[in-house]
Amino acid sequence: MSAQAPLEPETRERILRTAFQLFHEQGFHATGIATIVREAGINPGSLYHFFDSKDQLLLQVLEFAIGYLEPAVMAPVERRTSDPFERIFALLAQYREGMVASGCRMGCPIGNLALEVSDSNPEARDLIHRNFQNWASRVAGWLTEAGQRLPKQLDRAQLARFVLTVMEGGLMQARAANDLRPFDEAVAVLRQHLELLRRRTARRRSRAVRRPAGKRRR
Amino acid sequence: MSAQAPLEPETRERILRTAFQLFHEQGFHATGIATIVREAGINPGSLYHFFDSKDQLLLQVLEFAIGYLEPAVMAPVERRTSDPFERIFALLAQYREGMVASGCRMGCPIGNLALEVSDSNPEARDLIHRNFQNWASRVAGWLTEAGQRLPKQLDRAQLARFVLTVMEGGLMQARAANDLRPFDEAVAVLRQHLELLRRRTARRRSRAVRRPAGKRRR
DNA sequence: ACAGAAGTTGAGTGATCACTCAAACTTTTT
DNA sequence: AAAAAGTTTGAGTGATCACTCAACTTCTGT
Repeated sequence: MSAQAPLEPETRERILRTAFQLFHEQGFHATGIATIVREAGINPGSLYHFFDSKDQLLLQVLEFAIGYLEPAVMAPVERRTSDPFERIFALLAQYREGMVASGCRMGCPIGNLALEVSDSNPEARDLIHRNFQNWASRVAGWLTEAGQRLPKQLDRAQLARFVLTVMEGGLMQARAANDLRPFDEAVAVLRQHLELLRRRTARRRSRAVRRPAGKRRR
Repeated sequence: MSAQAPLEPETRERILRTAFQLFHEQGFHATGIATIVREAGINPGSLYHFFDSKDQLLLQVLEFAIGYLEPAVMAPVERRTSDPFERIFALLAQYREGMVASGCRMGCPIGNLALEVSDSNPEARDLIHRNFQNWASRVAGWLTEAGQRLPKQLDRAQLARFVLTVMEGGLMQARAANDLRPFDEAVAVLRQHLELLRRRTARRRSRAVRRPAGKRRR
């Protein structure tokens, strides 16, 4: 009786997943309700039983995406390695794999919607912003774990947002070029930047060790 | 007679400029032919006299954008300053001004189209790619002019593409946040990266001066 | 002055858009 | 077992989509 797992919490979630994927593949405006309905194997009325409008569906898809980040994106990355820096590049590599799998198409689902709908739909913009914030928070957490390998006064959250910046910009150029090189280059420059920050940290620390006394405070 | 300047090479170009602006403001799919025609003050038939289809119009708009880059974007920046590094940040500042003027909307016209249409329209993708290439070529030219202020073996073209990466990623996040801070932060990190490259260059050069003799080759 | 080309007009085309709803079916509650 | 609530059906709605075309006006060359 009570042991019955929710074997059919289907329809609503199937619509969300289908819409999420189609918005990712084709964009929001290019995806018609008819296509979503066909791909999800339901009828229009069912969709409108769960969602008031296409715009409402978009908002729910963006909320779905927030929940999707942890299990489908971050968890696999954190399982692969525990080193903070390696995690960052494993995360970028995972998006890269998505590009390879789709033949340099699609890119980041949130990034695409960010440019397509955030000007005309304030609620969607908010949710996109929250998606980005969650993403960057996770990366900032890793950078904080990196501790003394980075300059003490370095703003971890800012650098995390920069990682997102580089990823989104790199994905955009890779799609335009139909070639992953621009993305790989961007990641390489990011890696070099982190390396330069770390070297500077090491240099300063070794200097501090040589002169262990004073004049650090203020 | 021959002195008559083309006082009315209007319609075709007015359509292109109107479409360019509307695609920038609303995106390609969200902009109907009816809107373009109304804003340009013409009739549908006139548009289809010059352009075979909406997709063809998009391609011509993207070609128009290639010609637009030099006079409307690069020339003003180069007029403002002649220092290579300052030119880069003047260019970024110009896109920033566009965001301020539009209330954190719109972003980069080419970048928006890159994410919206490059998957489904190969010819458009090519033209978007060429737009990006031209943009990055100009920046790469500046970086080359920077000469010895950067490491000799540093790939100028790659760094120029990275500048584009940072700009596009920064604009995307600024639009999602409805706040220019993410963009400003990204530019600041880019500035810091260039600064680190320059410091490393200076350090190496001064070391080379101290030991002016050999072992540089190979 | 005149013909042909170039450009413009705007009502009209079928297709597709997001969306509706009364009726039927299924599950849950009592 | 009956009532209530939840879910699904799918043909159908008006609005808007990209696009057409025959008639008309304006340029251009001779």
